[in-house]
Amino acid sequence: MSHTLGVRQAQKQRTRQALLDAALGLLEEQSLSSLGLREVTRTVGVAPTAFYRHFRSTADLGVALVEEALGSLHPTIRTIVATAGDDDERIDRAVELIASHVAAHPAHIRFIARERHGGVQPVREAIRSQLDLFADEVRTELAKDPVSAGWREEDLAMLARLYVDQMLSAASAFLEVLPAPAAERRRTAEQAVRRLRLISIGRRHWQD
Amino acid sequence: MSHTLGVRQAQKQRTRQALLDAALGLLEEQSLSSLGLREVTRTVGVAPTAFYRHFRSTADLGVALVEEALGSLHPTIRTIVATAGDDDERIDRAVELIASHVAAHPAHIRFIARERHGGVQPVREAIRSQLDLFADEVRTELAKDPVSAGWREEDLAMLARLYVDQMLSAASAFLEVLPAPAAERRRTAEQAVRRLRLISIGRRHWQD
DNA sequence: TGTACATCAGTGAACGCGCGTTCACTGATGTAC
DNA sequence: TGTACATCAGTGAACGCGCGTTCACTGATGTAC
Repeated sequence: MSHTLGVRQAQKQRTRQALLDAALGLLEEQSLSSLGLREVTRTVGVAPTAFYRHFRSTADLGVALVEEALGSLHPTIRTIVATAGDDDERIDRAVELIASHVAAHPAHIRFIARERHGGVQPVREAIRSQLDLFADEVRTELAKDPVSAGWREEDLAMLARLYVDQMLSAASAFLEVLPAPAAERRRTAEQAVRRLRLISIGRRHWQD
Repeated sequence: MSHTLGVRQAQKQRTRQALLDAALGLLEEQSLSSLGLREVTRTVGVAPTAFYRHFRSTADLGVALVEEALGSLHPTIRTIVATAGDDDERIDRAVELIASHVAAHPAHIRFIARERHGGVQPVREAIRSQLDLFADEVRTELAKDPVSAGWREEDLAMLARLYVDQMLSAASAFLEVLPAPAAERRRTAEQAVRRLRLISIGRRHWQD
């Protein structure tokens, strides 16, 4: 039997989620460092003071948004890297997966891209630590691949980070063409594919 | 004979530069979308209203900062790409050049990294158009290189963008370790070198 | 060179406004017996 | 099941403050003659 939350707890969680959703929406047009607590509560329709029942500050809310945006992505990333098939097939699938994730969660991706180098330190650190986790997971998968047999640790780590950066870069590129016609979105996908191909070629000849 | 500005014009330019410098300093700790016009004038020591003699808004000032940060970098970029020597020598020199530029102008680089995906549209667009120019200049240099002989236009463009992105990524990585001991800064440089090597290997085998 | 007028960078007072935070509160939900 | 008390998510008034923008101004610099 699943643990049922009390009515009070459930309502609290709903309000908290509404605050997160409202903030994410407002952050499409501005940075976290200029997001006002009153803006958020006004959007949700609660009193400004209600904010403090859930978050200490907008920076605190930002850290929660990082968790929401990236926390559930770890299995997806593993799948992208570990998927079977030859290089070109894997790359095509990876790019498709990225494109569909961006289409499904544009605001989350925009938030991460924006705040990765943004003006709020705890949020930058939260993003960095999630990306470090991604890189580590990718590294683990790459290590299993025969292509990387005999690689030095730091070369594996470099390649893993490069892949993580490329995924984020591709996601951000998709974001910019989200409203564009399908033809232009396809061009963006092709560019991402080409990049990953070049990297994968470099990978295969790394030990030459 | 050089054209000498009148006293009035010269003083106006000095105030304008002081506003830009003050803003750049304040932007080390926050994003442009939260920068206040009064903060800037207070730092410079002029009346808030003086701001309007130079800029319409902080967004307008931001666009001027983009020009200041990237406008003078075009020859440097060309040099990095066009420099002689074998691949490894060129990569080492490029990474050294990036490291020293970041050390000389950290606030400018931080501003670009932060506002590239930041909350102020005209500034994002100004950065994007400068980076597009860089990519085009790099593409022109790459086209001259025998290694790229017979490449398709879009493959050349892809490689050029990849290089520009890597330069910015390396610059941003140096920024994060600026206060760190020399050993860690060297590790950052080595990681950038490794990445560029892998890309250059992929480039040499692209047509296989 | 001197004079009379025009320009305009920077001033300072004033405005209405929304901000973050505090506080004591209310009333529905939870708990102990 | 019923009662008495505790908890605590959300309220609403109040605060002092800094914000962006307007306006008429001043006085040094520039220009025409």
